[in-house]
Amino acid sequence: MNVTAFKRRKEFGKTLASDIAHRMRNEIVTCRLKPGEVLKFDTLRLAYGASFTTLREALTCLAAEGLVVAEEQRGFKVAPISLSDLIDLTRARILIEVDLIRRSIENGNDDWEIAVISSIHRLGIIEGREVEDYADNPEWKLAHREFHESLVAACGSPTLLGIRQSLFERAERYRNISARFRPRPRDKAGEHRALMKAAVGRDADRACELIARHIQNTTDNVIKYASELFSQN
Amino acid sequence: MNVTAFKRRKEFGKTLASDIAHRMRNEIVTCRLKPGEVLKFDTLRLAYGASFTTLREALTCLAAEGLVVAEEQRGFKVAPISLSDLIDLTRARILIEVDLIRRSIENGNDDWEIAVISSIHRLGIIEGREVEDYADNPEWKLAHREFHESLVAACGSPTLLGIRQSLFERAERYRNISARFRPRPRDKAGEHRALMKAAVGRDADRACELIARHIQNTTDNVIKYASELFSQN
DNA sequence: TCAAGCCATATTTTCGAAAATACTACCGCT
DNA sequence: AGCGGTAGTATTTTCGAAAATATGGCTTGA
Repeated sequence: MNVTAFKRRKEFGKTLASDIAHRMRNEIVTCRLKPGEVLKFDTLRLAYGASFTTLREALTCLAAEGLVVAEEQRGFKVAPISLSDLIDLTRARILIEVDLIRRSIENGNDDWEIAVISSIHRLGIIEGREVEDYADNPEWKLAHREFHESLVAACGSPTLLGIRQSLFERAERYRNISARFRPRPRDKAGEHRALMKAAVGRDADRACELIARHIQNTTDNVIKYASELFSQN
Repeated sequence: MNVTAFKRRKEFGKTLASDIAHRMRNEIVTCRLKPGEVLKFDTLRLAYGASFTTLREALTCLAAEGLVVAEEQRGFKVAPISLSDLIDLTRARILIEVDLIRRSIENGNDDWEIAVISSIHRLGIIEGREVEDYADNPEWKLAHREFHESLVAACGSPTLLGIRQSLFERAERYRNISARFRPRPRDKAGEHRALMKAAVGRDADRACELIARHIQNTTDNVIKYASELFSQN
């Protein structure tokens, strides 16, 4: 059969461009690529081992997600962070997440409930293992992301789910910045459990209230511990 | 000084890729490029006079906006239309537009009010000129778009404004389909005037109510006159 | 007749060079 | 000194060919 080429390592997606986009997205979200940093093609070519065109496609993709900004004829740079961007982002996320969780609770069937419960359980296991700040752990980040995804998974709106995802990623960058500077992790586990209970208990009003507060709390924390890192406007 | 090259006609944006994206966006929204149509590079190269790479970048951009879908290693096609997509889109638009119009009414200053009034006036002039169905007129479409933009312009959320714009464009495709099949145009002018009055009268609740109904009415009309054109799922 | 494997062709994806454009440092002028 | 223009360099953008991958038809064997 067709031995799918292993000349190149393609971890996600089938095309090189989408693979590079994925790797860069990760580096931006974890701030290995710093906010505002200019992305020169010569440098990128060296770092990712791909040609101009391929890199360009990856960057175009990330620009559409808001992780990179393209200034025509003057190249690309990592999207800057700012207090106003964080506030804007937070408000947008609350608007959308609240709507999706309500719809998910309305539509979700047994499988959905099971997925919610099993994803918070996985999160709990990881949290139990690490006595230190678990929020730095990539494994926790993935499980955390999947828990929140499971809550809204039954909403039935592919359009808003896609938007939600890219907003979540933009927000994760701010969370990662704050994680490095805050004295100790906030206790999110309780908030997550309460969310799960409201969801499987089909208490939509309460779930909406909780998710809105959860998102807002996280943002307030970022502002408290990391706002001096932001540019002004 | 720098004589900005006129070798190529670049109507919008400075790069060829963004210009082509703009032209293709227009052709998709007006359904000159039909829903579901496969976009082969050889054909596109002929039609737009650009190379593989440049076209690829334009397509990547449009894919992020949801007007084109990319199937890895199997090329691009114009995003299909369907009843479920229209319903999903409509609900997402109402959620966002309602929030933005409310915030715009809260934040808008005198300049905003003036912009709203002048854009509906322009719309009225165009409608007055044409006795026939004005909704086919590109000039009307532009003015219509700008009126709706002016309503939300003062919301203060760049993120949601960007999202709103791409949803608006996806919806415009459905409006254009329906416009060709419905017996006579619905009277939108009244709805627009009422919206304008609620906005400048700072009656946020009423404006939200009106915009939600306006969007829903438009969708109901599309479904009534053109739903048999959609694919099932 | 049908399914599975394989070759030839069509198509997409990737590359590195060439063209276009922006940036910088320098020079002459007021 | 400060400003405007200019040439040279750095960088991005575009191109068309080459590599990789999918598609469709054909042959073979059951």
